[in-house]
Amino acid sequence: MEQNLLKQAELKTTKKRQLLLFLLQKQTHPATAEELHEMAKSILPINLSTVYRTLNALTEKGILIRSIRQDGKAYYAIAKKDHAHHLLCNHCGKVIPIDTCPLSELEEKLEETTGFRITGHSLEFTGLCPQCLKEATDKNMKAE
Amino acid sequence: MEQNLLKQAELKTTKKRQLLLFLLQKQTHPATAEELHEMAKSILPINLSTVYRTLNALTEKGILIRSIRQDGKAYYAIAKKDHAHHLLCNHCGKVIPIDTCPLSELEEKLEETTGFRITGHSLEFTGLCPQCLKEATDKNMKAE
DNA sequence: TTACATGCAAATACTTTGCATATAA
DNA sequence: TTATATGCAAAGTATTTGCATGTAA
Repeated sequence: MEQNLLKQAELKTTKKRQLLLFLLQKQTHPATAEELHEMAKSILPINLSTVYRTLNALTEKGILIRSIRQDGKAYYAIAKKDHAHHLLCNHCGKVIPIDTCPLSELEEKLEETTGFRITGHSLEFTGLCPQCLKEATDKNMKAE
Repeated sequence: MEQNLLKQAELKTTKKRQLLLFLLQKQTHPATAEELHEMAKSILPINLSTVYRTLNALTEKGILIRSIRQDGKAYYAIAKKDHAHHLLCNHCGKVIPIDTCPLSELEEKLEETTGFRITGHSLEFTGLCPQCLKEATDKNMKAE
């Protein structure tokens, strides 16, 4: 499994990379480089630089998602594509999907601060798509 | 105006703090400590530490909002309380307001990457409020 | 064999802090 | 006058990088 992901990313299969991917797959929440390093080095010797380099490589290949939280640290998780939001054009009704969801982190924080158990969310942006924006702009220019 | 905010925060009114608040009020987008320092020092001599200390103090007092972006830097803006989202309980219908909106930064990024002009958004979390969560948990425990 | 992975130490970027001096209240 | 603000230099934290060595393909 870890091997598939590494081949898919065109990265050499090494014990350390396999271990990091294995640990990431076990996590229920995103983890920091330092946390992963702590977990990994109790299993085999590994340098923190290697952890950072591996996480960067996997993030660049799209295998991982990195998000910087309000504590200023980077958190890593296996990328999953099962969640989507979209942009909705007020004028022509066009819908443009967004490939990331910025809310999981916020949800965790809200659960902590409010005691609310969050099970879902809805999020929609409205505005003008590039074409309608251009039309609107052209119209305004004529009107001037 | 800057003076009012400082008095409200129980901080001494100094030229440097007034200047930083003045600059923050002029911004259309959140700014970093370094950006504010660049702007400020062209007007009067000010140390970067002073900028950081001032921004921290004002953030702690709730005068400013700080958000850490994906570039790992802290961005500061005058706090405004004109925008709200809420948590909606699936069970009892209770509504709990959330006092921050995490989306302005995301909107900027989406505008850049999609060319979409975003003019608004809707966001709603659903789940169970603390009371309903407790009831649900109690019920499950009896059932076991 | 050879290009890529790793360890180690040093460097970087952003932010914080200790201490002496300056200034608002 | 006195508590707080500031400058300066040093330290802290998360992350990156150069270089020599190790290892998967």
